[in-house]
Amino acid sequence: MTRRDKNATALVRDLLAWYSAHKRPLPWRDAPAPYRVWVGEVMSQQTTLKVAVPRFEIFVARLPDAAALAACPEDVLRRLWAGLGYYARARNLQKGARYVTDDLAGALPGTCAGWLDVPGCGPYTAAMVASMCFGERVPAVDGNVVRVASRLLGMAEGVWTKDGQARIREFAAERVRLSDAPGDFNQALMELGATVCRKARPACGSCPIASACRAREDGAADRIPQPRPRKAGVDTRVVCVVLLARGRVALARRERGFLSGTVGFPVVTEGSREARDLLDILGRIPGARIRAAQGAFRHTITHHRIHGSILVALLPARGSPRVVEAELGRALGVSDFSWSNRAGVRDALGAALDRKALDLLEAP
DNA sequence: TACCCGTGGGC
DNA sequence: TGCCCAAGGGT
Repeated sequence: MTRRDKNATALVRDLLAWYSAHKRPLPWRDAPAPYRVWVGEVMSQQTTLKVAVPRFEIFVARLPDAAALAACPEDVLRRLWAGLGYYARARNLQKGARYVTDDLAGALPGTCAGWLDVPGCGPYTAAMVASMCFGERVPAVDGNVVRVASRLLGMAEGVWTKDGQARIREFAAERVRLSDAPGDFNQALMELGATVCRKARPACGSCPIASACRAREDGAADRIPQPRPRKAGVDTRVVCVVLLARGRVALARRERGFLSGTVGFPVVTEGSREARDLLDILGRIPGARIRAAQGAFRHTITHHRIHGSILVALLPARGSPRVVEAELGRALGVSDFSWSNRAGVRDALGAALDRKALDLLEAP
């Protein structure tokens, strides 16, 4: 055994010992079942465990297996996903469940490679399921692991380059191979990153593998990894369209752009062709009355700072809204109109932006 | 490959 | 209040 192997073995051992003593409870962590790990990991992507865990419990209670998820109505799934954002993940999760029921006869894959074929399941999630549930020695590299590994390796630069990412991946792969508990090892690296090897003010004094850390040796732990280059913020002005007819409010599924796939008010970018088409269509409806609601709201989606206003269109009681629906649907990129009564609107809204718009609308 | 996608919580 | 951030994957 080379000295490097020996050091790597010691690191794996020390990390696992630390994990055993310090791991936080997670509902899919102990006695991990593939479905629960899959759902739990996808729900946790790009969000915080604090937000994801309570929703996980509700989700798996309502949809305990892939068959239930595959058969789940769209609005139920939407409610189960509320507050988690990135709605494409929920749709992909269900797509994955349908892949399992339709193409795999309901049997969840038993290998990392098999999980990679599941829609919405990428290298990270596949490795988590395979290592936790099947003991497969595959590295799961998430943001925490990138931070921990880049510090251990003392990567003062290049962390975010292709080569840097490959180096980190290889680092994790070499070590998970040495472990008899690869699932625990993967989770241990992440747990260390989340609780000790934090982005800000890393607690190197509490780190079980500090002696192997190049960044700490260099006194550079708080400078590694370098912040990833950030996209510049963009200001966007949008108009939420509130169609009213016979005391009901029109909601529809947005088919493109922001919030694609979610149900809510049709939204158009201010000054866009869609906005002009909207006014044109509304203007041709006999008896329709249009007004701008007072005030505005703010909402941020990724790097977009959205300034929202509201256009209220009161449609005449006579006449079917069907024609308007079809025309507006094409012009605004929405479909499946539904008309909610006042009490039911909020519950039917699929995105935080819609709720802010409704807040403004209902404001005194 | 670079860019896209939401939200709630912390500070 | 406003900004930053967090257990990625699709395209």
